[in-house]
Amino acid sequence: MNYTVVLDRQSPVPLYHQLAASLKEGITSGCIPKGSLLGNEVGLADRWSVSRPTVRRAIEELVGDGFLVRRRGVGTQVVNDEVRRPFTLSSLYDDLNASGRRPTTRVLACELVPSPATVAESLQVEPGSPVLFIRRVRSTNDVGLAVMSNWLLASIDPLVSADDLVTAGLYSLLRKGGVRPHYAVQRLGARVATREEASLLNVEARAPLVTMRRVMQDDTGRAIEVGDHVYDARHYVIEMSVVES
Amino acid sequence: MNYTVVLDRQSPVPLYHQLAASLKEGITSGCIPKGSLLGNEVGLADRWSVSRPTVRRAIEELVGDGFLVRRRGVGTQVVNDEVRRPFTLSSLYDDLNASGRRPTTRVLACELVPSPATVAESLQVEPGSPVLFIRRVRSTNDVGLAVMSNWLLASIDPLVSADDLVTAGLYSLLRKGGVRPHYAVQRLGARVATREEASLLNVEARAPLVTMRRVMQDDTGRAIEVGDHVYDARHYVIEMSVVES
DNA sequence: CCACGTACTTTGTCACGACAAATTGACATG
DNA sequence: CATGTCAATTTGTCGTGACAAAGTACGTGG
Repeated sequence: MNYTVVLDRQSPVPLYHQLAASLKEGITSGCIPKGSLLGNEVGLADRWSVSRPTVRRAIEELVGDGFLVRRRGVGTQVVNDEVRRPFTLSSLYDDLNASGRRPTTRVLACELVPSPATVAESLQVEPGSPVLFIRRVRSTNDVGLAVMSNWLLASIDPLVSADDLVTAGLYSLLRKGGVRPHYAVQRLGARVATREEASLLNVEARAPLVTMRRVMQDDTGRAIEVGDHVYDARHYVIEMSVVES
Repeated sequence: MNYTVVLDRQSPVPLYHQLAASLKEGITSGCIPKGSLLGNEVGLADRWSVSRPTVRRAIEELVGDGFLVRRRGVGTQVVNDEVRRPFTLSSLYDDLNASGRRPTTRVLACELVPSPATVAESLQVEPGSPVLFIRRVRSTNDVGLAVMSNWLLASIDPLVSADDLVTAGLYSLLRKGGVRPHYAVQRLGARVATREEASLLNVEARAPLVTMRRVMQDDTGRAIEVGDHVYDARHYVIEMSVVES
């Protein structure tokens, strides 16, 4: 990437913020092409005569704002242009159906596994205790769109089978079984695809993905599901803002 | 603050995250009282045998999650319990009216000032160029609730007077003048009150405040206002989550 | 041609240190 | 009693450095 950044060390604006603003401007103006990789952190720090923590702080801001994605071992990449989806709890399956596209689902996993620590924390279960793990690829019109991993309370296992998941959305199955997804806290971001994900989504290596990690509660307030979804960023984005009602 | 933190350096969970989780547990369990000050960063780092950046990273997480507020020169404080307000664009004035309380407004400033750099950036005007600066204290039932600072495009100046602001909300005045607030990006957080704010809000020194910084656009997509509001945290919180529609 | 292993690349984490900026407390003065 | 000043306190910023973890590229063997 060839992009000139001018930093004013006399400015009261922190260096990391100037750097973030400059990169943002470069991205939005097109000087830094969408999809391109920035240099690595050490190289950028040398190039702009700042420290690596300063570069990281600037990049962190832009990652948080959705302009960049980064992946250990791969690098930092400019996010491709986005298409918008409102910030709601509607399921991807239902949204696709509603818009006339034919979502298809390939189930990669549907089994009890020992609970990873972060999942255990979110579901309020003992680390290592069994949880239901589901991993699916969703496509529309034969184009890969999302890879979705979900961990659910073990008690939900009897309600869900791999066959069911091919033809119905997860929340529909939960509701049929009497579980009422009601309230979620979601964390949105982005990163580049792993090889596996790239293969599953039929995107090129290092394509940026929109990521969404969610903890769903049922209507009693109990956490029932941790979702970790990645979406092909060319076709997917979630917008967090608010319009005058 | 006397609170024992146990960190496992063999754990794959990063130290900063263990620390954040432990502090969070201490806060939610009541072992670390609401409103209390944590020790300073250097002291905490010594106490827990980690580095100051590690402590800062943990605190940053908890600040982001709304458990802590921090202020340079003051310290890091546990946020008091919260009351909830949905994440909408309704004005505080209208909300209070709707709930039967009598909001009163004291106008501290309503004048053109040179634009601070961050405001200029948000409003897309030259730094230093004049913007309309408004600062008010809002109370309800004679209890201080909010201190609100707003910077608006200079072109809005003729639409708003100090007298108007005493009896009407800002957005009502804008609408009367033909400006249509439509879309905002908001950033929510918390910190402790400055002496001035504490005095204005009639809260004790170092009381935690909910902070909201907002950039409002009109219906043409142009940024028209930067808002910087602080609310007495005992009476105010904004919830960012989503409920099944 | 595919799978596996290794080396390299890049980000993530952690540590140490220094200095600046904002706030408060203490004290002096009018 | 109010105000101003200064020192102390605490967070914010920036720098340097090292090592771990995740991912990729490449080479080799089957």
